[in-house]
Amino acid sequence: MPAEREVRIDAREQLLVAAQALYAEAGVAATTPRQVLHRSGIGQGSLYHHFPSKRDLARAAVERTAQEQLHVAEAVLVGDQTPLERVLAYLLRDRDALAGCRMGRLTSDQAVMSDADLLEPVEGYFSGLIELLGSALEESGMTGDRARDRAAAIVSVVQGGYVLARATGDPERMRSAVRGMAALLEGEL
Amino acid sequence: MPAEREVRIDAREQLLVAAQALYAEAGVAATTPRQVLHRSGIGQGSLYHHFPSKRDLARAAVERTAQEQLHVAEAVLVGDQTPLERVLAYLLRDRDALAGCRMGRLTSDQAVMSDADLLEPVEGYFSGLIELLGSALEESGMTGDRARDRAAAIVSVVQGGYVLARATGDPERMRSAVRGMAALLEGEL
DNA sequence: GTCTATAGAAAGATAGAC
DNA sequence: GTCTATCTTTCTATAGAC
Repeated sequence: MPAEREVRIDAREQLLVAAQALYAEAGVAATTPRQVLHRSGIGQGSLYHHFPSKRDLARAAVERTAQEQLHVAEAVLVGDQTPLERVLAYLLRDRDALAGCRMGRLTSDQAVMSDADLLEPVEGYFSGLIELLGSALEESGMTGDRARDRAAAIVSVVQGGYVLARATGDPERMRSAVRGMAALLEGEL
Repeated sequence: MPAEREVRIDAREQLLVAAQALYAEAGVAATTPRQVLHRSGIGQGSLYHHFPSKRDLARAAVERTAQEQLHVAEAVLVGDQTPLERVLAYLLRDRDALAGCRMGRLTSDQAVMSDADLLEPVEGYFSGLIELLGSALEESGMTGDRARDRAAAIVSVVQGGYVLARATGDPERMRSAVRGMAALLEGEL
């Protein structure tokens, strides 16, 4: 096993990490290859050596973020607590509301919405999330249809909470929304 | 009263209407002055005659869209039906889910989020919306705190519904989310 | 007030040395 | 594989005729 593999974090990796961070801050369309290069400290030509185009870099970065974020959700939603506890834990989780959702914001990103390959991981993330929540709700005795609608509502409240918080500049708006949803769910379950 | 005022829809108006439509489709940052000119059929120089910069055009267009959209919400939320009927009418309203929300999408728009003057009408729209919903819920006998949280949750479900629909390419996701929310509210009220 | 033409900066992408 | 230098296109904005 060659030593270089151990010592050096390759340029490709650094480019991906920089791109993921910039996409979270500004979105895909608004992030220029120059910004990715500057943040990663890598030179111009190297980006185009590893990724044929800006689009290819975006695909790799978005796919990775989607997987990472879904794993975070799984960690909260799969476990040995009661279904209601897990659902409420997801809903009331601490979030950087003013930063916005890494995945949700991509649905108003031109670069993502006009490219099926970029949209696919976004769809996978949200379908997976609803699936996880729906399963938890079914475990608690809810029928399939009801569970699906409640799951979609829960994911939506979180996504909309980001919108409200960013629109008003007030993270408390997000907390207010999820608190309202949590109260409604506790009344039902 | 000069006849020209009646006959001609001035260039300024045409530019604003074109900008509003393009912002709804692609957002502010992603819309170029060229696109606005092309859609409005107006020449280059005229834009900069009426609006000193792209930013000034954006301010005027976003402000107008915010007012229009808030009036639409008022029409549903203020009336002589019962508070629950009005709230449910707002929640279950027919929406072009795949198009996204004209106002909500601006919270992930670089041009808007980096400009306090552009963000202000967005904040006004969402604050106004929560206020309208909160008042309706208070009318139905809910306390102020509860009403505020429920109102934020309702607005959030709609905003998140747009995100879900666009992420999955399926308008039914939005309907599922608002149906879930409507069921929870009906259980409580 | 409206137009055509174009300036100046920044974007995405490529060339070619090392 | 990584770098610097540069090409081409598109962007925002301005100039100046009508």
